[in-house]
Amino acid sequence: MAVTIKDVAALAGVSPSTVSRTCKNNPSISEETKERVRRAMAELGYEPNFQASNLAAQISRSIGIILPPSPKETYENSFYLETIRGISHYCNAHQYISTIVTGQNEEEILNAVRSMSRSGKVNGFIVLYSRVNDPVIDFLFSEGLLYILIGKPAQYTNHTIYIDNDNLLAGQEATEYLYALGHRKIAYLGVDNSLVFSADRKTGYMTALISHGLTVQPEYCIEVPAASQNEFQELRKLLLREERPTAVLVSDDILALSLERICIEADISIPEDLSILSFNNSLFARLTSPQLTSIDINSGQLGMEAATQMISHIENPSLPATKIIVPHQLIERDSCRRI
Amino acid sequence: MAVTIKDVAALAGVSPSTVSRTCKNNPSISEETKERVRRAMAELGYEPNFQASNLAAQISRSIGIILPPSPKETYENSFYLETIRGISHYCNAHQYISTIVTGQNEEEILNAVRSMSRSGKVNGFIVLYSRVNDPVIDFLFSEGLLYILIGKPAQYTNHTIYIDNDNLLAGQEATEYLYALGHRKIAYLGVDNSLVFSADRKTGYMTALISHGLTVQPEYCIEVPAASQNEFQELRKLLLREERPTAVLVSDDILALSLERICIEADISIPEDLSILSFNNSLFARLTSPQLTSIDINSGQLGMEAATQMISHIENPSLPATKIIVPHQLIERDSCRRI
DNA sequence: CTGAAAGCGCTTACAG
DNA sequence: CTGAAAGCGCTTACAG
Repeated sequence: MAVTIKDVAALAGVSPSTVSRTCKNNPSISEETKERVRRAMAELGYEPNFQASNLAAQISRSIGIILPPSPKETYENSFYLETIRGISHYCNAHQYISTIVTGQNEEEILNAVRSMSRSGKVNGFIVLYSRVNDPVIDFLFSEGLLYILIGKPAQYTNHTIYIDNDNLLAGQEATEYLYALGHRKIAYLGVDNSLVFSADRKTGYMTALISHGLTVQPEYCIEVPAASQNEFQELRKLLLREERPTAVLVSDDILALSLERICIEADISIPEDLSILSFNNSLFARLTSPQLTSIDINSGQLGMEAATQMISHIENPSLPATKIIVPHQLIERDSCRRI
Repeated sequence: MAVTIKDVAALAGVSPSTVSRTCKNNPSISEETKERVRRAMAELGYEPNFQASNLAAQISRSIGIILPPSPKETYENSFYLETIRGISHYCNAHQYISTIVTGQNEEEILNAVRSMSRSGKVNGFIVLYSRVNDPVIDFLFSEGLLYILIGKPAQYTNHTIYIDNDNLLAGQEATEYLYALGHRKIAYLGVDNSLVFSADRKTGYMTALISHGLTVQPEYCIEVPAASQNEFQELRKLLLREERPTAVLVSDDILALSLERICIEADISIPEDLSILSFNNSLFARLTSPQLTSIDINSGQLGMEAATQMISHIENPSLPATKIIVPHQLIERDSCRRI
């Protein structure tokens, strides 16, 4: 077996209690004793047993990460892995564990969540998406479980800890950027509006238009649910209209790729005939030709902040529900032109 | 507090031992008793405490997932998240936990691995990549830790449990496919050859050429390390040569996107002037124009099989080192033409 | 400043 | 077929 607290205690000539207290740097232990214990720990390569420590302290030091229940496509978005890396990195450094909860549908997710909380596998959940009417959130909330949202809550807002970008502002700034380049006919292309981030970016877009006295035309706001990524009829129609837009704000890089493809097919060149500005600044913004101007949302930091909040709330349950906004920045490339 | 084994025992009128045995469906307990205990468990919504159960059984029921230590780019490949989902899904269903080990460099990874195994946080590691001379593998092996490789081992092959596609065969079949379409000038474009999967696909490619009496030309085999994805000089030169290839086999879809971009810039049209066949069949194979013919490698299944193997090896350490090959399939789209 | 002891919620050899 | 008891490796009130 591995080395235990007793081995260390024996070598340092103290009791197990003293070793345990030294590990948590308890101020009631004298520096000399601590030093002696630390030497013994180093010599033996001791690390406290995770399960035993957790059981005694009545904590699990584990966090569940909930992915959206959905078809394969969604996960192609590198946002998820970047966020997960942010969470994992912070957890690794703080002696916590994080585990991914995934399933084909809400039923599976719900079962996993229920089982994980009942068995004490996990002390809280980080939810990697936010959409309206989400049964997973309803369940977490109604069971009184600790959860943190990445994205803006669609419900229980005031009681929810969440980490988000200011998507409203980002949408507004993006639109302003296009406006400043001389564009007046600006369209918005987004995924499913039940996803809060896309709805927010769109609201920012509309706010900016209105503030410049432009009218928001319904035909200029197109929604493409992830499921039907093959049907872009409405979008094609828009691009072939007499009054077609000179610029499109797109809710993410992957969708922008689809838009580019349609443009190529329709012989519309970018940025000469159409400017494109998108979100996420993933690798794909750099792989297209021309490279996309895109808004970086710092996914890794979103994850890291979420983990930070989670750990403080686990260790200090009386903390109030914090809201954290992670900054975004516009990365200029070659897909927008001045007109 | 949550409901414990004692609560269930009291309600069912048995001892805690009996409840515990019922949970594991121990055959020595009579069916009638089991039934009674099960009713009590259901009534109370009991699930065994994960930490306590693990501590008593001297197991952690947790698996570490090791991501390659590297710059951001790598993770844009949806292969990783798909594989992680496969692992997680299986773990969720089998009362195991999986946690991601990540770091900026090998040093960080090694520290995390060391800490996790010493503290008993984790019973084994699944390594999501395989490259030559990997210090992480060296460490795992020399410490005698349980690990499973996704990909073909570059060392300790005979002692390693691994899950892989038959990348050699896949590379060969892909080349055969192009050959059958009439192509004779076929190039190979791959990432860093120290990554085993890419080297294997290339070997398959060469094998196929040779079997048809074609010579393998060094200028036709181009290697683009991930770090320098902006420098495609060699590739550009190849595409502009008199004797330029009519088809390129590419080690993954993301790299194929770059190739497409270069072709657009060089006014080479696909598939008229150049056929492209790539690997992974990610979403991006469908987002390009034309859509890419690509070889699906079933990443989710790779993960699932890895988790399956891991759990059986944890629960039965005397099992021999299994090797599992997950099938691939070629998905025909529009990027290859007959000449 | 330090230690002995009880307890966290299970599992499992042992006894019957 | 079932139970009492010891033990997994820690933590932490309590006592000194």
